[in-house]
Formats: sequence, C-alpha cells, structure tokens
Amino acid sequence: MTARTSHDTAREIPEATVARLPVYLRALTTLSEVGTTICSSEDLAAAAGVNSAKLRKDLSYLGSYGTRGVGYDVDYLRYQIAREMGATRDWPVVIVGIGNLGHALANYSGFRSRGFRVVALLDADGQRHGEVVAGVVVRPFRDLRGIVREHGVAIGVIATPAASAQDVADQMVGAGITSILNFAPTVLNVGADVAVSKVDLSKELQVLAYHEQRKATQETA
Amino acid sequence: MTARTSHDTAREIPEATVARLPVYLRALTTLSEVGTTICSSEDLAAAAGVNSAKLRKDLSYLGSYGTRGVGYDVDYLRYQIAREMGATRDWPVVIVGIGNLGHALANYSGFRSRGFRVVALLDADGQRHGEVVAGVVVRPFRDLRGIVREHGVAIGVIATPAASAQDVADQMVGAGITSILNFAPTVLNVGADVAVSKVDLSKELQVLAYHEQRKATQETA
DNA sequence: AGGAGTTTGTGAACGCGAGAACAAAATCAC
DNA sequence: GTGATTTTGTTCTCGCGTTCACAAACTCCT
Ligand SMILES: NC(=O)c1ccc[n+]([C@@H]2O[C@H](COP(=O)([O-])OP(=O)(O)OC[C@H]3O[C@@H](n4cnc5c(N)ncnc54)[C@H](O)[C@@H]3O)[C@@H](O)[C@H]2O)c1
Ligand SMILES: NC(=O)c1ccc[n+]([C@@H]2O[C@H](COP(=O)([O-])OP(=O)(O)OC[C@H]3O[C@@H](n4cnc5c(N)ncnc54)[C@H](O)[C@@H]3O)[C@@H](O)[C@H]2O)c1
Repeated sequence: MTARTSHDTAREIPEATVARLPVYLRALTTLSEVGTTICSSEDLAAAAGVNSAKLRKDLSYLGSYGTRGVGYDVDYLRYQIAREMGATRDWPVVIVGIGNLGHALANYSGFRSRGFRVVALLDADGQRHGEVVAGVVVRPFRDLRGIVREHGVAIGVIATPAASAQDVADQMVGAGITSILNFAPTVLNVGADVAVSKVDLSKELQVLAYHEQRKATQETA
Repeated sequence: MTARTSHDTAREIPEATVARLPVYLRALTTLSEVGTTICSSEDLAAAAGVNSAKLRKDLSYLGSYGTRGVGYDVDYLRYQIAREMGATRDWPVVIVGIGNLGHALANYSGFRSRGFRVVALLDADGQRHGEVVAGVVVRPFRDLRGIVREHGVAIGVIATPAASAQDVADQMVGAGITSILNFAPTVLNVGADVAVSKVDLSKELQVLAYHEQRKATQETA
C-alpha cells in the first residue's frame, strides 16, 4: 500500500475496523489527558484492549501516520482518526421517546463531547411535553419533520417501546433521516439507503447468562 | 451431524450463533403471542431479520427440533432455545452506579421478563442511599460482597463513570461475580475466567456518523 | 558514518462465518 | 401405496477478519 495524502479518503475501510476506531479515539484521548505525546502501537493496543498487529493494520487503512522506530504522535493520530470518522464536525441528533432510557440518553454528556448535539427531544405523550431535560424541552412527535429540515438532522435515536418503533422509524425516514440508532427490541424494516444500528441491552445479558450456564453444566459433567 | 438428545449440551456453539439466539427467542415470543403455532425457517428468519439458511444452521447446533416438510413448533423451539441459553432459570443481578443510566436499567421491565432479577442497586454516593427505584432500595457499594454471597449473584452491571469502573470491576470479581456487563467507556482488565461484555452507546453513534460522512464526501466527489 | 536497536506497515497463512445448493425426510393428494 | 411438494439439516465454497512474521524505515549511540 502506498502513502496516502490527507485528502485521499476514497478507500473502503473494513466494517470491523470502523467499529474499532472509536475505541482507539477514546484511548488516544485518555493518553493525551495523561500528558503522553508519543505512543507505540503496543501501548495504544494495550490501552484499547486489542492485538497490536490488528491495531497497526487498522490504522494502515487510514494512511501512514506513524514513524518507524518511534511510534505515533498522539494528538496527530487522534486528529486523523477523528477527521476520518467525521468527529471533527457537529452532528445534530433527535431522540424520540423520552421515558426512562430517553432521559438517560438526553442527560448523557458523552454524546456532546464526541460531537453529537441533541437538537430535539420528542415524545407522543402530551404529559411529557414542555418538560426540560438537560436544557432541551420535550416537544410533540409531530414536530419531527420541521426539526429535521431546520437543523439538517441526519441521525435519529429511537427509545420508544417496541410497538411504536417501526412507526417512528418510518416517520424518521420520511422526514429525511438516514441513520437510526434503535434501542427498542424490534427488527426495523427500512430502505437500503438508511443505516440502522441496534443496541439490545438484554441480549448482552442473555449471552452472559449462556456462558454462565455452560460453565455450570460443564463443572457438573 | 447426528441427532441430539435434550440432555446432550456438550457441543460448542459458535459465538456468532449464541449472539443471535436471543433474537430468535424474541421473534418466537412475538409469533407465539400472535397465535402462531408452527412456522417455517423462512418465516422465523424474516421475523428475526436474518437469512433463512443461517437460521437453520444456527438451530442445527442446538439439535434437530424441526420437522421436514412442516417447520418448527413455535413453543417447543422457544423452550429448547430458552433452555440452552439458561433462560429457563432466574439470574440474580446487581447494578452498580444508580445515576441516569442506572435508574433506566433498574426500571427496565425487559430484564425481568427475560429471567433477570435485580436483587440489589448499589452506589458509592451516600446521598442516593435509601432511594427506592423500581421497588428496590439503593444501598452502599460496600454491601456488594454480602449481597453476592447471599443471593449467589454471578452477573454484575457497571453503570458508574469510567473513572470508577475498573475499581468496581475488581471488587465485583473479588466478591465472586464472574460475568460483567460494562456501560462505562473503559477497557476493563479482569482475569480470563471472568466474562466481560461492553456496551458502548456513543460508539454506535460514531459508526453511524462515519457512514454519513462517507455518503457526503462521495456525493461531492 | 555506520551499526545496533526499535517500531511501523504489510504480505501471507489461517480460521471462522455467511450463504448457496442440495439430499434427506416428512406431508399431502389421490 | 405412490408420486409430487414442501421444508429441514448439512455440505461445500467463498470472502472477510485475525494474527504471525518480517522487511523497511527510523533513531540513537559511538
Ligand atoms: N430502560 C432501559 O434501561 C432499557 C433497556 C433496554 C432496552 N430498552 C428499550 O428502550 C425503549 C424505551 O424504554 P423505556 O424504559 O425508556 O420505556 P418508557 O416506557 O419509559 O418510555 C417510552 C417513551 O416513549 C414514548 N412513546 C411511545 N410511543 C411513542 C411514539 N409513537 N412516538 C413518540 N414517543 C412515543 C412514551 O410516551 C414514553 O415516554 C423500549 O423499547 C425498551 O424495550 C430500555
Ligand atoms: N446516561 C447515558 O445515557 C449513558 C450513555 C452511554 C454511556 N453511559 C455511561 O454509563 C455510565 C453512567 O452514566 P450516567 O449518565 O448514569 O452517570 P451518572 O453520573 O449519572 O451516574 C453515575 C453513578 O455512579 C455512582 N458512582 C460513582 N463512583 C462509584 C463507585 N466507585 N461505586 C459505586 N457507585 C459509584 C455515582 O454516585 C452516580 O450515582 C458512565 O460511564 C457513562 O459514560 C451513560
């Protein structure tokens, strides 16, 4: 692979690599906060919890940002990853369904610090309208279209019950949203041009329980 | 592959398959609630949002629970998957860090309905002690050891800030917990006999932002 | 300047998972 | 009963991701 210039962003980055870049970004931020200016792939891999060869290969998809015999400049590499990920710009986000989870998400400072700005909190329940959460007022769900247009929102978060999720997704797509983060335990049907990411909290617990179960049955065997 | 009897649980199930079993379980529950008694692999695959060949291969790791030319008995298959996953028994769980996210998790009914019972809510902040969330009182973090022993807790959930997460994990392991679900954005260092599952909500958003970014730069190219 | 020591970037081997395709097994029609 | 039809369980192939291993490239010391 030849060297890449900073404006050469055309190459495909494997999905598995993309999923790890945020982890590297966080590890670099931590290193930077502790005053580290240079780090080796070994150091960074340990901080990110991955194999160092994998880390180097991942970074090689972005370009050649290290120095052999030395390592990586922490802040420089961090900027390069952030730029590639789109983390150097601000992403307006709407959250739909301001119940238990929606409140937690709205209050989460980690989104803001990573470039996501909650521009609206929407709920179908009139009882919730007018409530202010983390400085943002809860508004009716029907305001979705106007908000998306006004702020150029591309990313929507669904935190409604499963029964409403498909309907909410349809309206989001209709309003112009092209990426959805879904917390409801349902499979969403959307067009191929819409990206859906699903977070299933109880699935994670169920997988852990499976391994516990296996450990137990193997011991008694 | 030969037929398997119901007590033959020794075979290794691929991790990718284990991760999908909860999805199948949920799809089967939905089908059952609508009154469906028999379904084909095609039906179930559509409900779960996967390829039907993949579904059949996944199920074949558990045993041969379908009937050729007919399909699967919904309730029977659901029971078999639940048994394999350990979902037929009750799993006591402790949640540590009852802030924004901890409150949402404590209030989440989906855990209970899938066999997880929150036996304790723990927080280091004395201000929070005594508060009742979803019928469970918030107690001091130092009670962890006693609670784990008393209830035989194997699974712990970490919802504290990142700075405290490693310490909480160490104490959990010391108290006898062997599976941890971590919501803090940190890599946890634990022994090889402890399973850690990490849920990183902002990572998911960052991956979506990356794809949005790519779409945008490709259009302008 | 040159050699010793480090660390990156990448070619190559390997293993796992996804999906196509098909044989085996069950039902149904008559 | 027998053939047509349906649907499962499994084999086979392909591609992706992980990891090893090493040459290339850089620094540091003398
Ligand atoms: N609370 C958790 O920790 C947790 C964990 C895992 C998954 N989830 C999932 O996240 C989702 C939300 O959970 P929750 O505990 O916050 O539920 P909740 O009932 O507390 O909140 C849901 C909110 O969505 C609103 N809503 C319902 N239909 C709507 C619609 N069509 N348009 C707009 N808003 C609508 C409701 O008014 C309510 O405010 C659920 O699907 C749940 O399964 C929650
Ligand atoms: N809120 C969200 O939606 C969200 C989203 C993604 C990730 N997270 C992550 O989840 C974690 C919790 O987020 P939050 O918004 O609930 O934070 P929070 O500050 O509201 O709550 C943290 C709680 O942990 C308690 N705590 C701190 N140190 C502790 C210790 N050593 N032992 C026991 N308890 C301790 C605090 O007293 C507090 O009650 C954070 O790591 C955050 O990054 C939260």
